[in-house]
Amino acid sequence: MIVVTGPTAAGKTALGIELAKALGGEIVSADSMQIYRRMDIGTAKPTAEELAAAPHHMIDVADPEEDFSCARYVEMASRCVDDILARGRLPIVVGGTGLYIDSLLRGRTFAAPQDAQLRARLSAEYDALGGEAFRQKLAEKDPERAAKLPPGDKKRLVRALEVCTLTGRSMTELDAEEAARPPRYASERIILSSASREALYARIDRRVDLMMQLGLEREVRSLLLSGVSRTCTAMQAIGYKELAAAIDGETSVESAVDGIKRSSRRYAKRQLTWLRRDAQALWIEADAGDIESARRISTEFLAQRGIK
RNA sequence: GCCUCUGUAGCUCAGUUGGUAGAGCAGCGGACUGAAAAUCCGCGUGUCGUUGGUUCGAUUCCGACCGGAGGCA
Repeated sequence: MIVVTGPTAAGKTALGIELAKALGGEIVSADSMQIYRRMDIGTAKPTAEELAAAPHHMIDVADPEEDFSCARYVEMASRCVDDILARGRLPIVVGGTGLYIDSLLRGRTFAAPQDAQLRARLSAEYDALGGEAFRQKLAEKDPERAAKLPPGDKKRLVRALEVCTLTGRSMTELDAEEAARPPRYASERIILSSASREALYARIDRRVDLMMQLGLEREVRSLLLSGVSRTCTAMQAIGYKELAAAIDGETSVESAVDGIKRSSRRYAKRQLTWLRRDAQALWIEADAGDIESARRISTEFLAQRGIK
């Protein structure tokens, strides 16, 4: 299968659709926020026309209040991929959530389901003990993992201890087993980036302004009005958390917009850090928005690899 | 034209009683295993406006010049 990824605002959606049309493919979204219904503008979800241009999967598959997870993504998305392959079509994974893509390709199995109660207990324990003491506690059960994590990384420390408690085995052990298994899907990966950081950032700024014009504030307000809590995962999305704060009167809308741009830039930077370690992928540094040449470079690259 | 204030990091500013400088924001690099648009770790990136002088040594003191703000005409 094909993967189209890259930092936010690089043009992945458009390139994915071009490739789907050219190669008879179907798009499997790999975006941790486009899975939520009613979050359209801020997640830059494909428009109605774009959705009509090629079959799309893994978009609008959860409600904003729902707890989603990487594990659920892998489960659902691999079913989509298998189905597409069974019909003799080409799956094209398009999205910017690196963990989802890696996990899907690898067919990662996850050790133990989340346990909300246990997690709440461990989280409280972390707060009470402090990071260093909590890490010591993890070190008794999984010294390697504890050594790798800084005391401040509460989320991962809690999860590591959660896995030990639930499975009786250490994350280090489980990871080793995972790494020994071959990947589930072979793929050609295309990373769509930008000619320069500056150009990418300018594109991000423009896109945020456009989202505001399209009514992002209204979208966030209507989510809040319908009872979606500001604390749920979906509301941590860039654009939503900042505007929710403005709607609640904590900041002005203007400073929320500045915050959205800043968060998006940092997000793009983190995505690039994640993507840089994929040495086999085709990097396309197109001028922001030059989808036509990105399409040409991609199809040539894929043709060389026997995908037409 | 004259007078006063001002010029230090991308921005806003601190500071050095003379020993080449540091905060916030912005930025950069990295990690990433069931929240990942999340979470975490690390890094000052500098012709201290220019140019002379004094000095062992000037970003700091003095002069001139250039830019900015205000005042008086």
